Amino acid sequence: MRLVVARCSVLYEGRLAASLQEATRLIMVKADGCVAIHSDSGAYKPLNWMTAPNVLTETPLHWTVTGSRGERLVITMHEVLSDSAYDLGRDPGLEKDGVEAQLQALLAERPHVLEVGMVTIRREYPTALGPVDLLCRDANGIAVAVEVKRRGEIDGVEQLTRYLEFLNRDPLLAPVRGVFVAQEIKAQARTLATDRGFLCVEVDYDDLRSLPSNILRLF
Amino acid sequence: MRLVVARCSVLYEGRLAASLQEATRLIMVKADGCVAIHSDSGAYKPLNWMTAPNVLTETPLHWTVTGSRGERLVITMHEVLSDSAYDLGRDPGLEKDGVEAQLQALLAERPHVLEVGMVTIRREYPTALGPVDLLCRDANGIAVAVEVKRRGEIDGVEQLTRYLEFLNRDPLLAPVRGVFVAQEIKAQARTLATDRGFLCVEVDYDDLRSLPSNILRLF
DNA sequence: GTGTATATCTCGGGG
DNA sequence: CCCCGAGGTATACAC
Repeated sequence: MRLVVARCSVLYEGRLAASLQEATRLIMVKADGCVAIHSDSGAYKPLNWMTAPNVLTETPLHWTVTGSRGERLVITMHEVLSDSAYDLGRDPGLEKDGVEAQLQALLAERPHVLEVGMVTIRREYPTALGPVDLLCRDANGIAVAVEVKRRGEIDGVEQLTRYLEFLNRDPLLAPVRGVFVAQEIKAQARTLATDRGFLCVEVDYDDLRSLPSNILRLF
Repeated sequence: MRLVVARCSVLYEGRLAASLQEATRLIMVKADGCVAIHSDSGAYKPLNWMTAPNVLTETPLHWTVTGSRGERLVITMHEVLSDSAYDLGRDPGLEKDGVEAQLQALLAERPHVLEVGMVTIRREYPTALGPVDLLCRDANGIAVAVEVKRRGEIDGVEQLTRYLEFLNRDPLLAPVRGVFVAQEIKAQARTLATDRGFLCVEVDYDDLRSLPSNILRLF
């Protein structure tokens, strides 16, 4: 990790063309070759950046960063205020809790929380439009497509609608019901989902985790 | 802009719960109060961050950053390797050269590339749901709503669907056809668009620019 | 403020 | 390698 504070101006040509007038900024060069130019405001997005892999060519006046697909970033250095480097080593990485993938996994093993008698057929059931989160079968043997979201919003309902439209054309599956599951379902999404005949289920992540898994019950 | 390089571990509780094991990282504190924690790899996204407005409480062992809606970031400092601050001043900001807007402008002047006999009625035709990129009329005098994207994905097809649903309620326009244009249309988006009866057109930006404009032909 | 559309999105997973 | 979906998306803009 190299940190350079400098008065500089910048030109970027690649996926678009953009430029920065002269000002004092932080230039961050990471060990993997990524370069980011930060001002003193704005949450985490840099003004300009280049993703690895890169080639950095350095002269006292100009830094030229060349990317893999014709992208180019040229930094003109007017005055370098600071230039330091640190070896940070490899990072163990972020550990997340409570994201959609975990919610999906928990539900796949506990489909009965959606409805009594529900059984999981498979996760990530493929369709021409992409994979359905869960494909289940209800107590009556009817196929059920389940869309899992952390926060249930309208686009999730649209997604489920698209899947069902296609699944219902498959004579081996049809008719297929829809279930919309989320930790929190927004009022507008619930209205739309209910209007389209989907069952809406709100689940609590911690409650779910504490429930026994159907998979374990088999033994 | 304050830059701290430190061996640290981190806890985040807010929109989700996440943690970072002990490692050496860069902690960036911007003048507006934003805090970002960077490892030595990855494009520009920090491992953890807090967006302004924030309150930063600092003790030798712990930094606690408290956000506006119950978000909290706790950094435990095991060893500070460097701690420096710079006054960068205000940044004049990034000047961009647009892409999608230019694509739309080029198509507005060359609607015949979409279909023989197509004529532009207007750009950014307003509806209650937002502006339709282009409203045209085909060789048979039928109204055509055109959605322009750099990359054609399913979201764009949904967008066009919503516009058409609305436009087709206007007796002065109905029936309205849909055309989905992009430099590249993804297979799934094409499947959905075709299924809904939309014409899909892929255009090349440079080819388009080299074609004569209909506007100029009028003179 | 809320909602919508965009992004040089980034990032991770699966084929 | 590309494709696809999710994100604590962030960010700009309209309402």
